[in-house]
Amino acid sequence: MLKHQQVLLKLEHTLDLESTLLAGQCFSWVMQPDKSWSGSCQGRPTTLSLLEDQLLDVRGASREEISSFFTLDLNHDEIRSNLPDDPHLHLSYQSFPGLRLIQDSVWECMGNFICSSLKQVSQISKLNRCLSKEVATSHLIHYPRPEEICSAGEARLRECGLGYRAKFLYRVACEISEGRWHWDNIHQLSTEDAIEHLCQLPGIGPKIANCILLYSFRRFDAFPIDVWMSRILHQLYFSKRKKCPSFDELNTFAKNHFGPWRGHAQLFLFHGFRSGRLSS
DNA sequence: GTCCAGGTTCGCA
DNA sequence: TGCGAACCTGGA
Repeated sequence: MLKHQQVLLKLEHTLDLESTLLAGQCFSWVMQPDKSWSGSCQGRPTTLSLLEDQLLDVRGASREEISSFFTLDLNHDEIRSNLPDDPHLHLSYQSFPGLRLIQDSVWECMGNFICSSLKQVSQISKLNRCLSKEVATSHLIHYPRPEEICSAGEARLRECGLGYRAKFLYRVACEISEGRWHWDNIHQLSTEDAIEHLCQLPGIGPKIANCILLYSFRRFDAFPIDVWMSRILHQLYFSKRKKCPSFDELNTFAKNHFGPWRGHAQLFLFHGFRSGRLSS
């Protein structure tokens, strides 16, 4: 039995584990009866407990992995000063001072969001757990690597309840494991070109591409627009319009209104709205 | 039993 | 180019 390394991390700011881990950025985390959280931190099985307000007990991931996962290097005050003076954003930042943007491992993030279409957060988490348990071949439970998903086959993925998404996840896993597509060059591409590169893969459209870039490539100018984000922007910024503006119009609005940190704004609007703190 | 959900793809006008 | 239907499944 492998003994997990333990790290005690003194945090500079409060960290709201529940909001952060359940905000729809990552899907492997489960709260245990003792209020600790277990899940995958950049591909490594990890358990987290907040001992005090700003003291985090980490078992599994290293200090660097946790810091990167919770983007602890980002200075919220500086980010906020680069965002517009917006009452909705302000309210959400006030309500959730410990909400952090996550940086997950690229493959797990891709897999999760390929599974996300027409699924609720709880259902995506369920698929994540089933794949980790049933498809990964190692005795240690982990999110299956592309080659493991490719050798498992589409039918096996359907048994986990992926439905029509099984075909997409299977095909993307094979493209990657057989070397026909890779993400190494994404770091060199502009966000717009990176979206185009990701959309070459089956089952990945603009929404999922933006999620992957925001939640695993530190592209803070990525701005995923799903049905919730459309509703939120419509209600908060276009409330006089009867009909929701088009995707293109919302995208342009986000770019002009929120600027280069719009991905960060998106997280707070999304979580603020869904938790009932924001409304028009 | 029916409806709907955090999207993408495909076919048709 | 734009729009609507189809795709799986589980839960309300």
